[in-house]
Amino acid sequence: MKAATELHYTPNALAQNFVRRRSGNLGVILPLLPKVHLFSKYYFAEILSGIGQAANERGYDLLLMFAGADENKDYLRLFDARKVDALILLGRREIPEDRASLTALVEHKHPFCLIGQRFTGLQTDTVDADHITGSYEMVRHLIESGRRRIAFINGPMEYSNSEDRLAGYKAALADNGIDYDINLIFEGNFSRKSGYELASTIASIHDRIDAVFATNDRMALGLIQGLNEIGISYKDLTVVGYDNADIAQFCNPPLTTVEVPLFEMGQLATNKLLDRMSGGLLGESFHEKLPTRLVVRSTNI
Amino acid sequence: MKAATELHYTPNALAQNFVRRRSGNLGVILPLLPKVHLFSKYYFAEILSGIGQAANERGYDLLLMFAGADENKDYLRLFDARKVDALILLGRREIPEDRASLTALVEHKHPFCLIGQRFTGLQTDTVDADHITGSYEMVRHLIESGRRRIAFINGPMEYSNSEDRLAGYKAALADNGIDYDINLIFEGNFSRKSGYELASTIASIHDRIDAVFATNDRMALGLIQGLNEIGISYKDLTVVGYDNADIAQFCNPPLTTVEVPLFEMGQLATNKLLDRMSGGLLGESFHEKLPTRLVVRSTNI
DNA sequence: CGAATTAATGTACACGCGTACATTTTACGA
DNA sequence: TCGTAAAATGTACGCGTGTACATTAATTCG
Repeated sequence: MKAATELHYTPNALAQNFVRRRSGNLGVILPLLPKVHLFSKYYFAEILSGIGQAANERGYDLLLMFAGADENKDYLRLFDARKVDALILLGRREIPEDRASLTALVEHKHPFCLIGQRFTGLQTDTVDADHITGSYEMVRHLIESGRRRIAFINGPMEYSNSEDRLAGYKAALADNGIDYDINLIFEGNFSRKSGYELASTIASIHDRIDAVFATNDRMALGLIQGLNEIGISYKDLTVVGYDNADIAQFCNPPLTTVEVPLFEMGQLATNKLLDRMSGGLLGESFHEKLPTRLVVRSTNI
Repeated sequence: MKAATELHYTPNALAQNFVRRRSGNLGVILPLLPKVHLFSKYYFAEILSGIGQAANERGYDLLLMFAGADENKDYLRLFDARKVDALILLGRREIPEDRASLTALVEHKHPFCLIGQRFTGLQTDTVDADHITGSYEMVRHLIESGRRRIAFINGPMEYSNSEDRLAGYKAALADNGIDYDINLIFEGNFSRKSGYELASTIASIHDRIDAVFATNDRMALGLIQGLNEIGISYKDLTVVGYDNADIAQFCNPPLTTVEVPLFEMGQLATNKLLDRMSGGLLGESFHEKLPTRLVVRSTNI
């Protein structure tokens, strides 16, 4: 050992990993970021930080990959080529390609974990926030502050998050004796623009609603801007969001929203995944749901 | 080849890299993200996307690392252990630790590239945006629209970007026959809070200035909010920012700012770095500066 | 003090690929 | 048809580590 330090010997990680038959890498799949408006970019930054911190603590390196067009479903290759020992996938959706590639991973029993998405029927590890409760509490908050007719701008149903938030919305209405009205349900694509474009529709039913619950902050902001241009101030119609993105606190008005523990989600996914790997892949797949937190900023009159 | 495909043979990347004596990994060093308020998080997301795209095209994988406390200066280890073939470093500053670790890299002739930071005296590859011109044009724009007494809120001087933006500011003043006044120069730390806290100071010289140029959008927004609480509306005092972060367009008022081609910076750094590596490490070190773009939103009266 | 047990040290080999070189087959012109 | 060059195929070895096993040294206990 003394000689080793004197000679500045550093083990060759390549050779180590080769003979150990493991890469020491935890793969992280991101959607192609440049065009991403679906999530706020800070969504990924936070989750990645959580993953990075946990992985580092356990001696794993992070191999970052963007789910491009080419290797779309070739997650299997990553394992076959021993490039990664496990995989964490972000931003997956309920579309045939994603489902197919994940099914293949399950069949080959490769360890991986989904963050923020659920595929029913697939035995996969998942980590998510409890969006049902998050949505429920937001709606309850609105109701408790006197609103009863609450429009709902959801994201694409390809995301299980959207299902969850709708479920929470419905449950809160039901628990407060308010009828669910399909005519108050709208769909955006999580972009600011989609919120903006719904402004005219919302304006047309303005007199029949007390509030609008947009399922992310960007859509909420777009809507507020669109309504503003039409002449409907935030003082006339409450709009709330979801995510507690950084823009939520700087905008005008500061947005009432739901905080999601993104950093912790990344951390938890990593730890659970690596735990189970060192434990010999035993045990059931896990489905963690972290609590959200209502952030009341200005659900004003 | 036919047999290979029939048997679903996939080369073992570990063995390949081992015998080739290269990892196939491009290391990317990020500052610890969770506590980062210095840059907007979208700064890193954009640059990372650019790096990822370019690296992928050339068959390199991205090894993501967060510059924690422990392995702070152990970038050398990454090369000795053959974990990376080259390194891209983000968010470095002019502090002894950073300078020391970079000096070591230079001495060992390891290929690496800095993005957004310059270390004078060190022969390193760098990619940055042309902040001198970016700052110059912003100030010229302010002057052309009638302002002459322009306060300047800079970031920490540990960042070469801060030097550059100050240089651009000074040059624009000089070219328009306006005296540089040290009393109009302030320093924040790129956080919204630091802008907010400067509000009272700015307010005290309110009658002696026509505009405030904050060198990032977050400080500008914090300042606007702080001024607002004091009773100084954005209609009374123009505030402009820098970066064109996404918050810049949603805030009230929409912020006049300077766009920085972050994605392209990541792309360029990667390509230049890998180019030179495949070319046998020949040639001088490169210092690329990409153009910025003035984004006029509401430099109102 | 010697045998038995335990610890320390030494040795050989395999991991799966690239590469250099040897061998065989094919192609081509005389 | 034969000889030579070119192409295809085959063979052996090394990359730097972990690991299993063999050997040697140190320790323990009767």
